Amino acid sequence: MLSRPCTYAIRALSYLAMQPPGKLTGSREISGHEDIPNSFLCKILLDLRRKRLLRSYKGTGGGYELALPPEKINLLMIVQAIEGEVSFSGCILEDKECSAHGECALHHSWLELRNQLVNFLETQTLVDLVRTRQARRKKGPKARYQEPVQIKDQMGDLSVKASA
Amino acid sequence: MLSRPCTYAIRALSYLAMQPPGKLTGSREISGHEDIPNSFLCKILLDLRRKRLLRSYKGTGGGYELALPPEKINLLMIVQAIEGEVSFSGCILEDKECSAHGECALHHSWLELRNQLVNFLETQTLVDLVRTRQARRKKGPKARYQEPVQIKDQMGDLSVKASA
DNA sequence: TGACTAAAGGATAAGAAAGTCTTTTACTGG
DNA sequence: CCAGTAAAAGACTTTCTTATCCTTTAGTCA
Repeated sequence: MLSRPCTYAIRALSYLAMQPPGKLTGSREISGHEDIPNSFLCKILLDLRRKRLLRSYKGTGGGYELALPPEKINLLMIVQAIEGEVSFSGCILEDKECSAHGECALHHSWLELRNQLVNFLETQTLVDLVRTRQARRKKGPKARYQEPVQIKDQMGDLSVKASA
Repeated sequence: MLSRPCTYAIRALSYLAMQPPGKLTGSREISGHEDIPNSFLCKILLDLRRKRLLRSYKGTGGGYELALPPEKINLLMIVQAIEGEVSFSGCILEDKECSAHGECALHHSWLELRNQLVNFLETQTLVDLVRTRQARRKKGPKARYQEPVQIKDQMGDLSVKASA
């Protein structure tokens, strides 16, 4: 239903959302825990950075972190970051958009269904994902706060340095 | 959303559904009208025949016809004939079914959405498609009955002969 | 500065999906 | 039976997606 890169992106981001705030996480840690080929993950993370969903820091102690609080990142943003804006706009029966040359047979019911999907993706945020994952992981202590390893601020437009 | 072969199948079948009952339609006529590569269409038609959605007849005057009345063929049948039974069973986040090892984060809302999709596909039949297509094609006379060119009955299990 | 670390980026490979081509099989009509 | 027609079948090519590899760039730490 969702493409492979897309589910990788969702899983990677929700892994990041589970990390203590301020921590930088390396691609290797993510790919290890989420069982995603590392070099492929790197490209996906790059896309996500370009779409401003995460920030990256090079060099020793570098890594990735969410660019927004988890409750501000919904599934639709992720899907669109990976698949591009075009997703969900087409029609069932033909390649082209069908509104242009008269509606296709299923247009209305399909559109309705599609809107529900988009709405679903828009509603579900990273916190929702994390909540369920952590609840399952054990009935353990939830999101114990942990001393941030580093505090950083954004210095470049895309790539930023990892200095305090 | 639907795979290419799948939309081809839907279009080909709905084209057949628009033909006068009893008429046999060649693959070339279908591929011409529906703008589908002919040799690729043949494979798809073969699948549909194997799944008993249409019948085929070799030799001069041969061709394809629906194996069921159009109102008995819904989109789900077509999709499953092409994609196999497995479609729609997976989970968003992981490849495997997630019910097996504990539900994934989005499982419930996703399942609900999925059911709506399946239900939609189950409800829409070829007549529904044809109705809309014909309404658009002109406001012309609808489904004027036309003398059947040939009457045939099924003689083999899969392939059948085109004799009266 | 030099050794090290980690992301960025590009070139390339592996695999699946989509599409083509050619031969074979089955039937019709004369 | 023979010539013609149309589907069946399978080998093959192309294209796109997914994944890997390797070099470059940017930073840290001693």
